[in-house]
Formats: sequence, C-alpha cells, structure tokens
Amino acid sequence: MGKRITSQDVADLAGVSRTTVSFVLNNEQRFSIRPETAEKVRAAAKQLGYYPNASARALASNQTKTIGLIISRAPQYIASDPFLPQILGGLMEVLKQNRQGLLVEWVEPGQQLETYLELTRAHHIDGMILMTPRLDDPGIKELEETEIPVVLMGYIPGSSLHSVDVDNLAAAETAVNHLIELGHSRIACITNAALPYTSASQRLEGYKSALKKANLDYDENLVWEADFDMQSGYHVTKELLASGREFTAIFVASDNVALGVYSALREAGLKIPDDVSIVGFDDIPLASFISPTLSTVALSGHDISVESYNLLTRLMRGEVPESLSVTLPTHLITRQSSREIGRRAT
Amino acid sequence: MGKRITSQDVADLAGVSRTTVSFVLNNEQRFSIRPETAEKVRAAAKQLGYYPNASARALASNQTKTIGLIISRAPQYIASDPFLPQILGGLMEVLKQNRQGLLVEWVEPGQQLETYLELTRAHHIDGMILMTPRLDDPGIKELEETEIPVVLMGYIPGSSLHSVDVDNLAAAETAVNHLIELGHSRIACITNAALPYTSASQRLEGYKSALKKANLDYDENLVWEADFDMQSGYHVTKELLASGREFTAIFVASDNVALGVYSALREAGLKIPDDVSIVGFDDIPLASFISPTLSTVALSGHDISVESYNLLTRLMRGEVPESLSVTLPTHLITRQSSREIGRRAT
DNA sequence: GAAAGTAACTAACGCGCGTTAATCAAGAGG
DNA sequence: CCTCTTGATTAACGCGCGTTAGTTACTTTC
Repeated sequence: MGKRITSQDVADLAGVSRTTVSFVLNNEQRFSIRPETAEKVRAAAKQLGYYPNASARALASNQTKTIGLIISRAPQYIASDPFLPQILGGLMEVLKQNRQGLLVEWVEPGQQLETYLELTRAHHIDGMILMTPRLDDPGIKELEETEIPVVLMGYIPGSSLHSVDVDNLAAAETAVNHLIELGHSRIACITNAALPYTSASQRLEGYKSALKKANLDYDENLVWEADFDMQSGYHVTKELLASGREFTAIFVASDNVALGVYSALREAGLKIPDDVSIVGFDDIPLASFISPTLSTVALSGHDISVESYNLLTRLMRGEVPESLSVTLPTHLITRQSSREIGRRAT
Repeated sequence: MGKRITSQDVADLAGVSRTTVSFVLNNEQRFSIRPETAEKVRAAAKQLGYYPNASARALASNQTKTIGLIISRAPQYIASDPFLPQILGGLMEVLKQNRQGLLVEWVEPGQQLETYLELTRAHHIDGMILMTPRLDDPGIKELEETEIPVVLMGYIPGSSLHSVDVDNLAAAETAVNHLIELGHSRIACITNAALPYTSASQRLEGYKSALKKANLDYDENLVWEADFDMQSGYHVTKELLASGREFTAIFVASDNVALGVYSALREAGLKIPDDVSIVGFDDIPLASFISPTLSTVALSGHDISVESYNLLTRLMRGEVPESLSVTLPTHLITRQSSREIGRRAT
C-alpha cells in the first residue's frame, strides 16, 4: 500500500509551497509564477507521478468535472437499444476532448424523483442530460426548480428545461407523406414506444397530421403501440394482421421495432415492399444492410449528443441560451422497403 | 441559490451533534444510538431534504461508491456496437441494487496508460472493469501494479488481473465443428476484430483447432479480419469473394459483422444457406429476426456483466478469489443460416 | 460508597485540495 | 534613506464528511 502522493509531496520536492503547486498545475493566470519555478513544479509532479485527487478537488472547487446521462428506461429495454451506442459514442467523444467524465444512470418510471434529487443534491455531477424523457415523469418538475443544469434529449411540452431534439412530428409527417405519394391510403402506424414517451406521441401526431392533410381517414385500429424492441414490433404486427384490417403500408416509428415487423410479415408470407411498404425511423446502421433495405427517417445520434453537450456546457457556464430548445434536422432516406402501391418487383 | 444543506443543519434541527447524525444515517452499528434519537435525526434529514455530499463523503471515507467501465475502443466503433447495451444494461441493473454509480470511459489504443493512471490515481473510482482489452495494451502491466481492483472483460494470457470471459476458443471450435459436421470442408473465417483484441485471436484459434481436429487444411487465404462493424464485414466479404477462393461456409466471429457478410453475399447473388452457410457469434437480439435467421454461438452479455461486477465487488472488499478468472458458458444455436452442404431449400 | 463498568453522545482531527489575504524581497521614485 | 509599487510566494482557512478518542451521566458490583 504505497502512500498516496499529494500536492504537498510535490511542493516539498520542488521546494515551494502547496499553493504554488496548485497555481502552476491549474494554470492560474491571476497570479504570476516565475517560469523556472513553474517548470520545477511540473518536473516534480511528473517525477512523482502526481494526480490530483478528484474528490478533494471536487469538494474544494465545487465542480466534479463529470456530467450525468440519465436514461428513463429499465435495463431490459436498454439492453436491446441499437441507438444508445450512438448517443454514448458521441457524448464520450466530446467529453474526452473537454476532459470531463460521464456518469450513466437509469431511472425506472416511478422512482425518478428520488434519483434526480440524490444525483443533484449529492452533487455527484455538474450537469445532466436526460434521455428519452416521459411526459408523465414527476421528476421533471423537480428538476426545473433545481440549480443543476439540465438538458433534455427529447422535448417535453411546457417544460422550462432546455432541450435538444429532432422535429419528430414533421419528420413523421414526411415519412407518412412519402407513403401517401406512393399511392398508399391504408397506412398502419406502429409507434416506437408507449405514448408517455414524447418521441412516440409526437411521431404519432405526425402520422395523423399527414393523413389529415391528404384527406385520408384516421383509423385508430391501424395504430399500435410497440415498446422499443424487436419483440414488441413482432407481436404488435401479429396482432395487426390478426385484426383483419387492410393496409398496404406501415409507418414504423423505430427501425429497431421495424425489424420485428419485418420478421412478422415474412412469417405471414407477405413480401416487402410488394405487399406492404415500410418506412422506419432512426436510420440505425443496420437499415442499409438488411433485406430489403429499409426506407427511414435519418437522424444523427452523434449530433444530438454533441448539441446536448454544447447546450449543457453553456448552461454550466451560467450562460442563458437565447432559445430554449435546439431542433436538429432529419431527412427521409428512401430505400427498397417502400414502393408504389400495387407495383410488383421489377 | 439556496444554501446547501449539510449534516450540521440536520444536527442542529435534531438537537444532536454532527457525529450522531453521521452514525444514524450510515447505520453505524458499533455505536449504540437510542432509537428515539435516531428517529429524530431521520425526521430532521427528511424534513430538510438532506443528501450527503458525494465528494466530501468520498474524501473522508476514501470510497467513491462508483466503478468505472473502460472501453478499449474509439467512439466510432462504440457507436455501432449492438452488444454494448447488453453489457451496460446488466451492469447498471446490479449497480443500482448496490447503490453504486457507473463512470464510463473509453481509451484509444496508444493512450491507455495515461487514462488508467489518471483514473486510478485520481481515485475517481473504487474499481474498474476493462472491456474488450487488447493484447498490446501497455497499460495492462501498469494496472497489475496498481492497488485499485480491476476486472478484465476478456482474457489476457499471462496477466495477473482477474477476468471474466467465455471460452472463446472452445466456442469457436464448436461453431466450426458444426459446419464441418454439415459436410463443409472449405470454411472461411472472418474475425470479429483486429487480432490484438484477445477475443478475435482466440476465436481464430478455435477455428484453426476445429479444422485441425478434422484433418482439414488451414488456408490462410480464407481468413480475413473484420473490425467490429457491419461495414467491415461487408468489405471483407467482398474481398473474400474477389479473391476467387472457393468456400461453402463462413464462420463469422461476430453477429454484427455477419450482417455485413449477409449483405455482401446477397449482393453477389449467393443464397444463404443454399450457397453459403454462416455461423455467427454473440447471439445479438437481431440474430433470430433477420432472414435467414442466424446460427450463432450464444453468450449472455447480462451474465458477463453480473459476474464481472460480482468479482469486482469481492476484490473491492479485499477478498482474494480462489481462481483468477471466471469462464461463462456458451451454446450453439442452430438456425436457418447453416445447412448441410449441397442441399437445396426444402 | 468508591471503583468499575456501560450506554449515549460529542469535540476535534484529518481527508486533499482551492483560494484569499497576507508576507516578503526587490527595485522605482523622491 | 525611506516610502511605494510590483512581482513572487506562502500561511491559513474552508469545503462537508467519517471517525477516533474522549466525556458525561447513569448503573452495577463488592
């Protein structure tokens, strides 16, 4: 158990005071340090292999240099989310550049309050990003009143918290419109998640809006709720098929769920896009690798992460961004899974 | 900026000393506290909404109650890893039960040393789990000498660090053997990653071993290295096809990579399993949803996480586990992608 | 009834660092 | 020669908590 090296050790070796060591290593400009003294300190620190203790530093400076990513979902759903790595990857990339750490937490519906309070009051983190928030999250209100900077990845209407999101409604509308332009009029909708998740309800709104603008009837029997994963997509599609309702296309608000839809349709002997056209959402890497390749709404998890981090950084600096929310672009990518109604393979 | 609530505030309100507050809230059994006093303290804490400051606590107790998950890979590879969420999900589940936090970091080859030192010496975390370690990681040696508990998710031969892994070699051997039993003798191998990653080299060894036991020639022109993602699987398969070498089956050491292989074969007009049989590795959720469903070696990311955490916990408690490494079971799942050689669809 | 406990609690130190106010040397100005 | 700056450095306090070594008050023991 080698004795831990403190800044006092560095100070002793360099023949200066601990204060000087602190000034040098933190590049404190307000106090002038003679270059050769600074060099002596740096050499001593290097020689001893000194690394400032994170806890002590956090305690003294009131900054943990760590931000939190909070996922509003249970682990079993997290485990099969192909989009999470993109978010995580993007975030970790910018964080490392800025020498900050990332604490990952999840909260299950019903326990949000306690988790948020613990995280913020205990000051484990300097700021937090809340992923896939739920409309019915009672903790949101609590967070609005806390001092800690918060960025929502996803939009909560009426919340005073800053947020980063894509325009889910418009994007979904575009996707459904694409199907309408291909001549489809009986278009089913399978959501990406339960409706308390804002992205789910917004995408559903976009679906409705597109139908309305095209003067197509909205049939609630064609709308089904999936639950993040492929299994749910599979089961919901089975039910849709069993319901006997006719449809020639499905807007699936999540590529991941769409994979389950593919599987169920295949099992039912239906061909994509010959019998059913599909448009997904997210453009996960897989979308261009499966057969048939999946038409989908592309959005960049990487950009969402970076923008969230940028916004959070400004909040942590105490700045007040002019606008409450950042909306990122999406674009429709048409691939093989969507085709004009009635046309057979060429 | 409401004043932060400290244990002193709780003590004042309860009419006791700060020490008593600490004893009560930490359930310190060594000192006897009168039940009604304890109750008074708890009531005061609740009333004030007191949460002990994490940094102060860490500094005083020398425990951060946080463990680190270190991923030896660059963010762009992390972003498309379908296996990461499983690991993360499992880990987060057990961590929450034990009221511990999770700090996620990545290191890129070449910078491991600095990152490990910083993380351990700065005492950001109580212990760490190192995911997908590389044989050529110079930091491993450093970690062996550090005091902080470390668990490798993946095996490094000759290392004195504890590890949790599946028996990659045996599992790969089983997979290849399955192909051999189906009558295949020209079996290509596409690795899951570059060979410095131990899982990649071990799976390749399993492939070689299976061939050897079956007295089949090892042809290094049939072995290609992929790089975690689908793109690499796609490109490598293209090259394999372009090389003109004959083969009737491919062992792909990663389901994710196999998806790229699927795509390339499809593009070349080859049918799976009619023309080429495929066996993958990992059993990602998608494996049973794509067409044809993918035969693969199943392993549980969840279990790997849980076992890693359990092992790490014991190390953090100062225990010395009898064995250096934990090996978890795998099992081959045969689905549609592998079939007897020469047989056409039924 | 003094010595020896025992239960219940507290004063005070230390964890390692950031930071303010103070100190000291050295030169500038008169 | 003495004051006044300026530049370079340090003593000392505080961050909020865990924890040891007490200190009380209240029994028990012979």
